[in-house]
Amino acid sequence: MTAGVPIFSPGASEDLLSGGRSLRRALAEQPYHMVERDAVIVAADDRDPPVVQIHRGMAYRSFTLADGRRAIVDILIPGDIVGVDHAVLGRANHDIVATGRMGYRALSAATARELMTDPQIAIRALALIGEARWRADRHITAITRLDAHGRIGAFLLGIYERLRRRDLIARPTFNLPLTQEQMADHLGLTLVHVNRTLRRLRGERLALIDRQVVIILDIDGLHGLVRGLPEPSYLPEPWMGENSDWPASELPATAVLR
Amino acid sequence: MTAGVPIFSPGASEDLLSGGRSLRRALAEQPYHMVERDAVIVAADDRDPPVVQIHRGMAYRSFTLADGRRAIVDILIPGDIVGVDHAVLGRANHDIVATGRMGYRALSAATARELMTDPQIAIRALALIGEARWRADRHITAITRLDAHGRIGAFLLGIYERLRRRDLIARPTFNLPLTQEQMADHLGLTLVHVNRTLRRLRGERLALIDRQVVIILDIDGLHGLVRGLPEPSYLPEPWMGENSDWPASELPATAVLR
DNA sequence: CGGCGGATTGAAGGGAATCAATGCTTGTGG
DNA sequence: CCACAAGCATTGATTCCCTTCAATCCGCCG
Repeated sequence: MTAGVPIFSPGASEDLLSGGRSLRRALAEQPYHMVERDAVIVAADDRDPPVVQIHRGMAYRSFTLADGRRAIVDILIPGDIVGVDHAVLGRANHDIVATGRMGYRALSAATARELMTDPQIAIRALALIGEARWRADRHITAITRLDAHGRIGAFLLGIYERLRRRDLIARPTFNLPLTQEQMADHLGLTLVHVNRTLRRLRGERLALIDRQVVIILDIDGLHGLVRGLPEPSYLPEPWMGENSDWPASELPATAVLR
Repeated sequence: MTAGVPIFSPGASEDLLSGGRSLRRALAEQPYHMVERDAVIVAADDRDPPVVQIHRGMAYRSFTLADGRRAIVDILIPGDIVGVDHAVLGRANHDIVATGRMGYRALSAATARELMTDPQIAIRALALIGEARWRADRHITAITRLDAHGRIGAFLLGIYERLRRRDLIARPTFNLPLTQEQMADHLGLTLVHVNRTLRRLRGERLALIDRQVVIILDIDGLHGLVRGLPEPSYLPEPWMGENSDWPASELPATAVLR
């Protein structure tokens, strides 16, 4: 650990990078799991749920209301590490579900707790939850103040940005393994209205969504729909350390994090 | 710090409590600030914003879209500590604004970074952001799948629970220093519809909201509106350490954390 | 007393939900 | 190899919750 009483004027960048490496190394030692669509990786009432890193495919975090309605609060893409807070809180309280064939590694809560005693890793964990909360904030802003048109635009741009930033894609085309019903549960709309809106985006030549393939035709146009929504670009550089270790993937075949 | 290779089977409770104490102690040494309504404590583009602890009154975190529309993503009550992630991320990206006369203490980002090298404090910080993200998740669920009626019910219950848990109130009556417009910006509704819905709650004898005083008349009835929404009751016990140091406050006069 | 911000209330329009069919793909079995 | 089932996507018709527009009211303060 950093000795003495370090004062990082320029920020905690070094610790962030180093902690990120340690965390990823620990995860890399864990067995690789492969599951099918709708597999529940973590259930809401699991005790001491593990920390999970997505490697291939996507997953979502969701809550299910008593009447069966569901809210998908976050989408997880390859490279995302979720649940570092589980180690502290002891309960996830939400489900984590695969949206399709998905590969991941998991770190037990106990192991995660041990790792957290390393300040660098703790800092990194802090940044990880911070990023998740940032996504949550952006999402809240979108569904609070944008209509269906804007929400879907924000959603597509958000996923696109995240994939690109992680070097999982290079062009504005990617695989999105979600049904329209899942998008609806994420955006606070109905399946029917999501469908109509996607079709409308197509008509406006902003984006094409066919089956599970998204092709963004007019990025600037889409940005126009979500003007003023917090820009993800604020994410600090150290963030980038998340990839670079791994080769970039491409297009329609679901992005893969090795 | 905890020596050796500690394995907390029962969880990180001790560290959480100890870290919480240290953090609060550090905050207690900072000067007390008092501001008026609409004062901006942290602006979206501030560099290295401080960690803030609310002592008296309430505040909110918000994003403002390009066209001026606003989304209030979180409400902060006395005792809440926000921005521990600022120390790591270096940017808040959202505004933190007082909803009325408000008292708080602030810890500079640099000092906060120093504190984070203490694993116990880091664990506590992790729990703090975890709690914030939990609130965000609950809120997303509410605005994604509940109508105006349910959203307001969930909102009132949520604030009530938080105040009660922190021993700031003992009965289902409290001061809520928010205008209907602010509630609207928080719940994704319009001021007009918030007004109608509050009035409807009154008609149903579920809750009375007059001026800034909330009186919950039928807690079970309100719970019926939000059936299935994640229960805040899951928050771990160590949490409770947040208060107990301070005497409880009461009623219409805004709750105060000493 | 006049003015101002917030709260209320009415009327009309619109975006999204709901209800209901009908395509389209893919996987399975005869 | 084709029929068939199942799940998802698509589309039309209708309903309704919420927004928008517009006044009016009310409590507070200089």
